[in-house]
Amino acid sequence: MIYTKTGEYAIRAILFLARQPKESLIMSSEIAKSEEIPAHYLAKILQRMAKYGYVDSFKGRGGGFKITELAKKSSILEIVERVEGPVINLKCVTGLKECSDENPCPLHEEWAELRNRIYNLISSKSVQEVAEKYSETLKRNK
Amino acid sequence: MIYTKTGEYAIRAILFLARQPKESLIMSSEIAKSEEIPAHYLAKILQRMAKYGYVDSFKGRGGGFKITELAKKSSILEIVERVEGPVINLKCVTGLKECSDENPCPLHEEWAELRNRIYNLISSKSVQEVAEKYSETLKRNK
DNA sequence: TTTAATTAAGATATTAGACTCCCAATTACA
DNA sequence: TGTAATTGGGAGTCTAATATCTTAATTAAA
Repeated sequence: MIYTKTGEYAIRAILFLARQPKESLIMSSEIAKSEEIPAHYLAKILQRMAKYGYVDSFKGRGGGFKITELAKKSSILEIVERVEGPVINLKCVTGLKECSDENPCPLHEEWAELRNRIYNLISSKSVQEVAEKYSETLKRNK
Repeated sequence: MIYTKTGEYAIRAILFLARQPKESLIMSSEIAKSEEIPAHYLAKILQRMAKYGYVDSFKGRGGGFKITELAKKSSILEIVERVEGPVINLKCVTGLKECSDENPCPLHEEWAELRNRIYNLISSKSVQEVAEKYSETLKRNK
């Protein structure tokens, strides 16, 4: 995996929220149950996402979370990076100390290309696009 | 990065040894210094690699390590996996609970392809090949 | 034979990530 | 008005990876 559990949970939560009917409020515990994420841990992540404006939160009875327009338009990469910091490591697969563009290790260019493609894969589609396509797949296979 | 520091150190150490003149013994501390790896930690890794037959170790004054034929013929992936366990995570980039070949998330196939290419990149060349090409680059840029 | 240099091995320390627990603040509803 | 249900936030625990320290075993050389 490219990112840590924290990032993975964030993605799963935001994609889950993106699949819900518009304006409906979903409790943290409900997301945790559906996506099998440790409840208290997820609560923290949602808290952070609320601060960054990716979800709106509502306290008290009947409260919960819903996804914001900002999050819908954002890429998976953007959200993960806000939640857990830089994701893509610029170092080469060999990890060689001296490996650089000037002094490339034998895997340097191939790795640079793959790294770019990974980067594109998780940054070129919006959360909304990903969520919609996923909903279709789920529906088709039901 | 695909693997942990432990795996990275292992690779850097084995590629360092692969670049040395044949039969020369290199001390753990020398590798640590050249490659900027914590000395005691590297010692452990070399110990493990000795057990797996990737390096021969010689105790006492004048002792040190040298790479074995086995290691030269092995791929980077093989060595890392022995030192730190499985490297490639089969889960999808989205981390979605329900993502599978039957129920693919929108990034599933693209990710599977990239995963394969990463796998190939670090498993299709031997340590010796990688080391030789790297030596040439270093020489050319000196 | 002693000393110094090296790896082997085990114990301990540090750190970061993952996870849990508790209580405060807020809100809806009885 | 009070009680239950929710998020907010702080503190603490657990675990694995990383890193360090110490001593033992081995070997070469003085």
